Amino acid sequence: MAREKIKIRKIANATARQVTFSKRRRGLFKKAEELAILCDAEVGLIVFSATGKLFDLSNTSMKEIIDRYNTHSKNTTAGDLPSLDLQLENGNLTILSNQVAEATRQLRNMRGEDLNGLTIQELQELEKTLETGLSRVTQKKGEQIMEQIKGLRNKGIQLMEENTKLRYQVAKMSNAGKQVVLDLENALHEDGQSSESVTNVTHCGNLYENEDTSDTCLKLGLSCSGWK
Amino acid sequence: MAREKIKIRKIANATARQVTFSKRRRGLFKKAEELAILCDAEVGLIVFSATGKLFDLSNTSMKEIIDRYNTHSKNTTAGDLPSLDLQLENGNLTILSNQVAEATRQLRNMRGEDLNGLTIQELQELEKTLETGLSRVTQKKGEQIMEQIKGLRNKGIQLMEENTKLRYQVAKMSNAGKQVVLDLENALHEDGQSSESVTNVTHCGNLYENEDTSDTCLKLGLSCSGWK
DNA sequence: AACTATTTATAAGA
DNA sequence: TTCTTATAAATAGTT
Repeated sequence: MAREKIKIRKIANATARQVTFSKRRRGLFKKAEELAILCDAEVGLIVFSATGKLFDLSNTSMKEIIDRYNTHSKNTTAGDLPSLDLQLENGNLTILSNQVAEATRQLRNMRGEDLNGLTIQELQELEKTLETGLSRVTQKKGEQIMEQIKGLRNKGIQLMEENTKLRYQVAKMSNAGKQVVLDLENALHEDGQSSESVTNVTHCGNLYENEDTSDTCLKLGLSCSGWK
Repeated sequence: MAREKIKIRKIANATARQVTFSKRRRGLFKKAEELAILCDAEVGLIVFSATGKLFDLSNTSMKEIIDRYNTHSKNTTAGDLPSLDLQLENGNLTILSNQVAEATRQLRNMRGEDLNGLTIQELQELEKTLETGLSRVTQKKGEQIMEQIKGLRNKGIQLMEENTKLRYQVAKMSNAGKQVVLDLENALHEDGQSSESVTNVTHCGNLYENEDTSDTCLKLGLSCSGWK
C-alpha cells in the first residue's frame, strides 16, 4: 500500500518477507489495540512468524479470551464429546452466556442505548416499563426520605423530653445544692468557710448533664449512619 | 484516519461505537489475513464485541494456534497447575452466574422491584439512570413516528398525483366514450337502439378507475405492515 | 450503505 | 534496521 500496489500472496524474497512481517505486524497490533479501546471490545491476537517466534496481544488476558472463545465455539462445533459432565457444563455455559447477553441487551435498551433496531411498538413497551420503574423508584425514594424525616422528628421529640427532664433535675439539684449551701453557710458561720463548697456542688450538676447529652447524640449518630 | 483525527479512547456514543466497530473489525481481519498470506505467518484473531458477539479468524485452525500458544507461554510461565482448563471452566461458570445474577438484579431494580435494600443515594442514581433512559427512548420513539408520518405524507402526495392522472384519464375515456355513443346514436337512428349502450360505456370507465385505486391501496397497506 | 476528505499504513529505496 | 516518501488503504463524519 505504497509506492506500488502489491498482490496478496506469499512474498518470495525471504528478506523482504521478514521486513514486511515486522512492519505489518506492528500495524496489525496497533489496529487491534485501537479496536479494543475505541469499541470496548475484547481482543485476542496471536501471531507466529514463519521463523516460529510468538507475538501476542490481548486487552484483558489471553487465558480469559481463549476460554471465552472455547465456550462460544464449543456450542456451535459439535466436534468432540469428552464427557457428560463437560457437556453439561458447556450447556450451562451456553445458557448462561445467552442469559448474560440478553440481560445486557435489555439493560442497554433501558439505558436508552442501541435503540435503532426496535420497532415503535417495542419502544412504546420499553417506555412504559421505564415509566413504571421510574415511578416506583421515585415513590420508594420518597418513602425512605419520609421515614428518615419521621425518625428524625421522633428523635427530636425524645431529645426535647429528655432535655425537659434534665432541666428539671438540674433545677432540683441546683436547689438542693443551694439548700446545702445554706446549711453549710449556717454551719460555717461557726468555723469560717464559705464559697469553695458552693462551686463544687454546681460543677457536679453540670457534669451530669454533659454526660447524658453526649450519650444521646451518639445514639442519634449511629441510627443515622449512611445518611446523605 | 479520515475527516478528522480521533483520540484513541472509548467512543462515547453507542451507535457511533457500533458503526466504528463494524468498520474497524473488517479492516483488522483483512490486515490479519494479509499478514498471514504475505509473510507465511500463523495468525489467530479473536474478537468479542461489547455486545458479546464473537468474531474469529485463523489461517490454520484456532485450536492449533491456541495449543501452540499454550505450549509457548507455558514455557515462560513456570508453574503449571493441574487441569487449568477445568479450573477456568468452573471459574467461568461462577463468573457467568454472578453476571446473570447481577444483571437480573439491575433489571429488577430498573423495573422498580426489590427496592427495599437500596439506600437513598442508590435510589437517586437509579432514578437518574431511568430518567435518562426514558428520555432517550421517548425521543427515539418520536423520531421513528415522525419518520413514518413523513413516509405517509409522501405516499399521500404520490396518491394524489396518481389520482390526478387517473381523473384525467377517466375524463379522457369518458369523452371518448361519449364520442362513441354519439357515433352509435348516429348509426342507431337507422335500426332503433339508443340508451343501453351509453350506460355500458360510462360504467366501463368507472371500473377502470376503481381497479387502479384499489391496487394502490394494497401497495400502501403492504409497505405499512407492522405499523402501530 | 455509499460517499469523500483526511489520516494511516506501508512498499520501495536509501 | 531505520528513515524517507510516494502512494495505497483505511476510515470518521456525512448524507
